[in-house]
Amino acid sequence: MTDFDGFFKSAFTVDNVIFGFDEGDLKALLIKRGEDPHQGMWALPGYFVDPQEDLDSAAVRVLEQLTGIKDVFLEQVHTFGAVDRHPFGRVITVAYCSLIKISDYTVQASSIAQKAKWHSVSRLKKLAFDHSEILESCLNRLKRLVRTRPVGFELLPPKFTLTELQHLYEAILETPLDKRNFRKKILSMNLLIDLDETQEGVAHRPARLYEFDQSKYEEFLADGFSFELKESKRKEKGNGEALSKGQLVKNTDKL
Amino acid sequence: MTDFDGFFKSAFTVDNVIFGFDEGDLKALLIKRGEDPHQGMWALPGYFVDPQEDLDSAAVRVLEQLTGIKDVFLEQVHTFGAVDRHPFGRVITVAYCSLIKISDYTVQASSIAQKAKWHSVSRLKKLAFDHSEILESCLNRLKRLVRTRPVGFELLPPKFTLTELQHLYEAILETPLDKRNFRKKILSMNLLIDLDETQEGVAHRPARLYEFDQSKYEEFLADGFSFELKESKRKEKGNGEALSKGQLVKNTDKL
DNA sequence: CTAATTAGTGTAAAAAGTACACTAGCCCTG
DNA sequence: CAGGGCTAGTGTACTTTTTACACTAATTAG
Repeated sequence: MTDFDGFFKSAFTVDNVIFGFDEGDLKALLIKRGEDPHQGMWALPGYFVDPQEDLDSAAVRVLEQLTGIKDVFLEQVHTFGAVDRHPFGRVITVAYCSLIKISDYTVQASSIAQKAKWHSVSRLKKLAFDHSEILESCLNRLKRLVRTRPVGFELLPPKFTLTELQHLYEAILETPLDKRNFRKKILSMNLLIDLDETQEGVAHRPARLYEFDQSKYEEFLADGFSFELKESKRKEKGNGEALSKGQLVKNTDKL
Repeated sequence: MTDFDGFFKSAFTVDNVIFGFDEGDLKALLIKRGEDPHQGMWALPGYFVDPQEDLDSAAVRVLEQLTGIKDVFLEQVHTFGAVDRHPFGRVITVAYCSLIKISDYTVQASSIAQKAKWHSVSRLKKLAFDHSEILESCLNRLKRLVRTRPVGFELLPPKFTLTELQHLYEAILETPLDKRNFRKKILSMNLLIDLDETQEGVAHRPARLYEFDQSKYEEFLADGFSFELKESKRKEKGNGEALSKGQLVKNTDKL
């Protein structure tokens, strides 16, 4: 080792942005910090990486310790390292992101998390540290992803209606989509299994229920398929169905 | 600060993957390390981040110190943090990537770089640390990028022919493209300025020279436009033009 | 002048994207 | 039990984009 070897007292953390979808809203799982700095503020579930721990494993461990959520697939998104982002010293943080079905998990705060709760992404206050920025960067990534892959299924309960799926896409993309074109595209991908069941207890015509075909999805990815969501190019016209715009577009897009 | 505060003696580095294009080949800029660990091995130009330095600035500084290359736009790609990736201790590294015109820069090794040299990406040996893995992840990203944005212009000299541009795309994507469709697409994007000049000193019909229209490119990005490259779906047929496949595809793909 | 070499060009058929409006089925109420 | 309210569900014609494909043009070298 040379004289100045670049090592100094510093730390790495991981921060997780966990997206879910519920009540027509895109949500993110946040904890209320029970520890300084920023005690009492809402923050992403994140914590220090141990000296003998890989980043990816740390993300998984920290998420479970703080929120009780385990067995999720976390994907690295970006690393944030502004000099003053942590008041106690030099800390760089690696942001991870995941999409989960809210109904599949019970959130249980522990460790430094006083509470753990789902928050609507569309109305978030300022978070601890630079976590607002981190969340936003994950959200942008999700928007990109959702146009490229049939990503939404991870966020819905096992059985869902096409309208729910459409609402999910609309919530993520913040744009209305055309019902008929959306259905046409989604169904043409053959990723859905029609369960031949219908909703119960709704005060209107009940919708058919579908489930996501995991094995077809894997084929889809293996084939290098992707699809794209496009917004309509047409100008607003203010009548009839004109509010429902946008298409789901599947491309054969081999690498 | 709590008792265990997560801080320990550790380090962050940045590693830069600088792509260029020359002699029909995609190249990456590497340094020969003049310092342990891995002295004498080829490596990405990377070094320690100073305690009072942002990650992005560190990437820029380190690149200049090691190779003399400055004023490049570096984009963060991924962070690598395997526990044993550095023999001297816990070091996580943030990988940055850039595309430059080789002819615009003079490479000048200094600091711990014994040499700095462009290497063909297609025939690389094992690099120091986990740098092979890092380079590969940047290459994958480049492949994705090149389908989504007219990215290649950064890699070519100011004046270039359409055939050179096509070769660049073919080199990055490792797939042949159809000449007529490629030209049609590229020209329809209106990102090229026809210089009304032709090549000189070539032993065949000289090609027209084009330059990249920077202002149109900025419009393009602002409009959220993107384009996509697709490979042909057809089966090999072994006759005539059948070798030239693939298309350049422009989409209006507003977010 | 001829051969060699790369540049440059168009079209027709197929696939995908887009806009758009009405009927069907269930519950609730009076 | 009829009618209103609500969401589900469906098809078509038009436009745009993608795709496959083969020959002529311009230059240099010999």
